[in-house]
Amino acid sequence: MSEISTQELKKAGLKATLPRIKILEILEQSEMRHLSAEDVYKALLETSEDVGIATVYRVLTQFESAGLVFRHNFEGGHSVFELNEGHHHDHILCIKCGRVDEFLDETIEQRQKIIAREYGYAMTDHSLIIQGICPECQERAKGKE
Amino acid sequence: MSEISTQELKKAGLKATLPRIKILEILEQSEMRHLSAEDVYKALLETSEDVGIATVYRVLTQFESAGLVFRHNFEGGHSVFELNEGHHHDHILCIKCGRVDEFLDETIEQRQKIIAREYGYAMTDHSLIIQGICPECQERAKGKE
DNA sequence: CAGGTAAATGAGAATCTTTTGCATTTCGCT
DNA sequence: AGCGAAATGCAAAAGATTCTCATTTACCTG
Repeated sequence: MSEISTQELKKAGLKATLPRIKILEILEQSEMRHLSAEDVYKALLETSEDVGIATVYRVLTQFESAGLVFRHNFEGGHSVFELNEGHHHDHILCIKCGRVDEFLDETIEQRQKIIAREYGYAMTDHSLIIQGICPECQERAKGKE
Repeated sequence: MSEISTQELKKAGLKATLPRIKILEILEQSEMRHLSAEDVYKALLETSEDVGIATVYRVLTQFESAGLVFRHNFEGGHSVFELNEGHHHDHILCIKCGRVDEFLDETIEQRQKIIAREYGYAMTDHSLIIQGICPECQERAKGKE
């Protein structure tokens, strides 16, 4: 069953070691799309795999270099990782409950390219995060007042 | 000369203490618009003020709450602070040299509001950072190859 | 303008996240 | 099966930020 993951790792140019296979599977099987290193580590403990947190960080960083995952720097000084499934998107996140939604807006994508060009930059990446209060949390707040 | 800063602090609802006055002046007088807590601390040391790093963090956080400064979470796990001069803008930053430019694009601003509404979020904030290589660093790279 | 009080500060310890050093283990290949 | 390079685990380190608590300061009152 770890055959598929093994293939993916080899294809990405990484040795198929046990920690890497496990971590990749966790990323693929988690119902959360955005996992912190700590999240991955906890999930590993639950599978009773004996993997150190240092390895989790190392592997996630390698995955990022290999293009398997994206690393996002959300607020609060810690990174979250997300499987690269080919389609770029931006994030809209709730400041109350932490919920994360994804969106893609071609107009904004285009404008960014134009802006980078205007300033003479060779754009390599961009990150757009809209913060707000999600529908559920708005309801909840209304109930209280 | 610290009269003006004192006024600003009072107006923001903060006691006009020496550390706060000094830090506000540093933010106003620095030629860099984006300062990390460490930057502010170093600048304080140079004015031979005896202010601890803990106070720098406390004061900057208060300034943020009071709306005097913005806190941005750039890559690499540390925050930078920037005086709130009334006009919102986004950032474009060079991944080679760390240079930061600012821009404001109405089209993007509008689209963000629309997207937040589509997803049912009450937008409270947003941050857009374009990363790339600035003109100077592109030149430098060309020279080398 | 002295005096009291709550708020603010300094110093260092504590915390949190992430990285590093190094001895040991594992992978991939022969 | 066996070798060498690459990967791992552990613990220690590092960097950023927050907290604790005794001491000091700003501001209000008399």
